[in-house]
Amino acid sequence: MPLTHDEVIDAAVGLLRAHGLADLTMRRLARELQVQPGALYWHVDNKQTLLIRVAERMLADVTTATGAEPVAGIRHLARGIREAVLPVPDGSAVVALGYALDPDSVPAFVRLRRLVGRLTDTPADTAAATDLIAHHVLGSVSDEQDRRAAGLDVHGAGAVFERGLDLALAPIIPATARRSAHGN
Amino acid sequence: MPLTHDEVIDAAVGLLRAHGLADLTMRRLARELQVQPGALYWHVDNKQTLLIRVAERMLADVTTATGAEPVAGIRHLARGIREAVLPVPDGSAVVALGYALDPDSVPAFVRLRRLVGRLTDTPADTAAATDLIAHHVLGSVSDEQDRRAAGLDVHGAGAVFERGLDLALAPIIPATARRSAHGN
DNA sequence: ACCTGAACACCGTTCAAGT
DNA sequence: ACCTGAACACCGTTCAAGT
Repeated sequence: MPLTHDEVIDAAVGLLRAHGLADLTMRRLARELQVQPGALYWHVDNKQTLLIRVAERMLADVTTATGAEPVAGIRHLARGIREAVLPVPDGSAVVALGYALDPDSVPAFVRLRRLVGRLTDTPADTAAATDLIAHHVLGSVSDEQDRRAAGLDVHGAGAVFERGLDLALAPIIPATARRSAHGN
Repeated sequence: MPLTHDEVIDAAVGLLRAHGLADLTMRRLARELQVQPGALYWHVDNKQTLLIRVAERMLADVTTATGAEPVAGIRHLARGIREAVLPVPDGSAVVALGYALDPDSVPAFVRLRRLVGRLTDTPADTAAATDLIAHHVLGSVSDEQDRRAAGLDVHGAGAVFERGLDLALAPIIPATARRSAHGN
């Protein structure tokens, strides 16, 4: 039975989870799948596009709180993305690349943009607010992963993440929801 | 005359400016300096710490608007960092690594934190607001650089940056300055 | 003190040739 | 259609030995 595209991506995600980006090499991936390195290029254009598919796969299981009010939905999604990316070494770098090159390829970010759109007045505001939240999530996860990889202290990172999320949400939270914003 | 640490860093910045991270290799750097690759390890521990020094050097000339009111000072610094990093391919990735591993090693970020501190009430708020602004700057520059490298459209990136900066500043701008916040 | 020479264990990508 | 074998042009890092 021949190798499939999905098996290649799954194995790549596994390698990233287990060892980080430095060990996610085309040669190592080929060894894992018991084929020659060149065989991968039948299923994948090159390493860059492989990484974009890996980013999609990493966030494929992030859920949306159905029927939720937008602010709570945004918080839920932001936390879901953080929790999906945090345990994968260098996951934030891979997802950030995917977000930059093709923001619409990752459903979780598409849903985030849609929710933000319900709180903003113009497309430009929607884009700016979505970007701010995405950069906060990916930036704080990146900081935490880089510090962890360097053996530095990461305690309190969760609280810092929540505070930053509050700040990023503040300008788009409707006045009526200002009081009970935290903790939902 | 023997090679100095500073010459190594300068050459590394030059290589990054000219060709990006993929071409900033220890071997290429050695060739540029007309020494053998091993010689670099007398002046630098390894490639990671070299990159942190490169990040410092990249932002060394970002100025602070002296005697300015905090909000205007923060805008000035954020724009200065963006303008210093944007023309250097993959500069945002290098600076983000430096910010994560040693936020105090880059004076521009130390000054940013100090200015933010004048608008926030607790150390936790200062840290969260500084991180949010830093992640916005580095995240939006990273998006723009990644898109440019992939040959995608980047027009309007400057306006998106300014809108995001407004949003990131909104929750810490004093009520007295709310009206005339934009454009200073 | 500072560097060379040479090695070690790797990379991503291409492509003729095989099945 | 899918993969092998082999090559090409590279990597980061170490370290004895030289000056």
